[in-house]
Amino acid sequence: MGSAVAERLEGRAVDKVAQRRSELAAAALKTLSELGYARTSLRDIAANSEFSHGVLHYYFRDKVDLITHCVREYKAQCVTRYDQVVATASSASELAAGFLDKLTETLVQESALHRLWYDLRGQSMFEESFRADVAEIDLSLERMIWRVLSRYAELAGVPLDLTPPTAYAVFDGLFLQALLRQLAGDPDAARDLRSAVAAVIGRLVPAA
Amino acid sequence: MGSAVAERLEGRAVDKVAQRRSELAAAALKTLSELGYARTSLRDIAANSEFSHGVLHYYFRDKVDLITHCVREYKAQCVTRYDQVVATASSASELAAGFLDKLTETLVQESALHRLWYDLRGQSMFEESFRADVAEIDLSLERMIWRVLSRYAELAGVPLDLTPPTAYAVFDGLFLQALLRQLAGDPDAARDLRSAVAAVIGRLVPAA
DNA sequence: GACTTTCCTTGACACTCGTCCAGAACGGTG
DNA sequence: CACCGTTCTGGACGAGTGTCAAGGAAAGTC
Repeated sequence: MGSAVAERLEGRAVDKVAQRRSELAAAALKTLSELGYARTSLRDIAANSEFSHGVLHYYFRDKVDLITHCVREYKAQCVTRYDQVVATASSASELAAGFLDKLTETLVQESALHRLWYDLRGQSMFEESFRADVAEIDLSLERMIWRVLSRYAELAGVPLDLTPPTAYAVFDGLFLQALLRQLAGDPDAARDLRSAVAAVIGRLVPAA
Repeated sequence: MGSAVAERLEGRAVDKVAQRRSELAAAALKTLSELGYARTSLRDIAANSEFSHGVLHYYFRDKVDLITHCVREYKAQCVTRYDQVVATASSASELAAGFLDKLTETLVQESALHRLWYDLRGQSMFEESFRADVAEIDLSLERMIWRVLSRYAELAGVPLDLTPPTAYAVFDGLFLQALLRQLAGDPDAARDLRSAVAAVIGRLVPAA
């Protein structure tokens, strides 16, 4: 006993493997967000890590497995973005302000990562193998937006007769447009996103 | 005189060239909408035409030139989609109904083409060379939506205090979500798009 | 220190890609 | 028919791809 296999089974060394997988996935995420799905090769990813390209097939079955892993890591870091704001805000306007701050902040600072998400979601329209993972993440993003919005309505003391997919689609559309402008170098992208989202919230939540 | 070069200059035979270019662009559009940008090769495109792969470099400088040409053809067929409805509708509700009909119709019947548009727009976030063309088309789509919405407000006799980019982003977000669901095989995608858009119009246009 | 397992590198493979080109096929003019 | 410019073919090229396997390096065990 005491073999590495046994260690894996009892979950000690397996963490080491998981850590390296995570390390490589981070390099992949970085590369993908810079180059996009269509132009990223496994050698590019390895070049952004401290290993050679062969190691990727040691930790991942194939390219799809790697990218799937990436996308899950992305989700984890993404889906809780506004939870802090939702938990601490004590008024509707405070929640709105915190939400808008985070929204515009991530638009500017993580624009590369966001474009990767939209890229991969687009790929899922063509490639069956991504569809399930993308749909799952999309759903969790929808729920994230819904938590913000329903809490906002609650704080404002008004009912919210909107369906979660609709609310998500609206904000996603606004964010995507702002991202396109941001990446095109438009310096007003964040500012206009802020005012557009504020305006739409004012319309969608009755009498707020 | 009478040479082909002269004919080109006086714009007769040039139409023949333009026609073939258009023919090849149509094959490219078909292929791209089926496979997506990342997985479409020039040989795939040629296979969907009646020519061999070599001819593409006779009529197009390179792949980017071809795809750019494609995208322009797409625009032409796309941007006037609701103009008929706008021109003939004599009441706000009639306009809304006609718009929703066209919207859901194109969602179902041209879903492949729409996903290509979103794919290419996504590529433009990474690839500089697409950016200008994509931005131009996006703007013309924005204007298309704006024509519908401003005419709607006019017929309803209410002011429309919304910015065109915001209105476009909202509807685009809703349509994109519906497209994702449609392509994933959701049979309710069109129905839900219809009701979501109707609901949002009701919110964005005051007292309509 | 020998031995074993784990980890990683290197180079090769079969393949696809965009691009280019020599020349065949075509079509109209003399 | 001979000629010539235009149009198209099919193969070649070099570069780049995902995948894999043989073996070296490192780490751990006795």
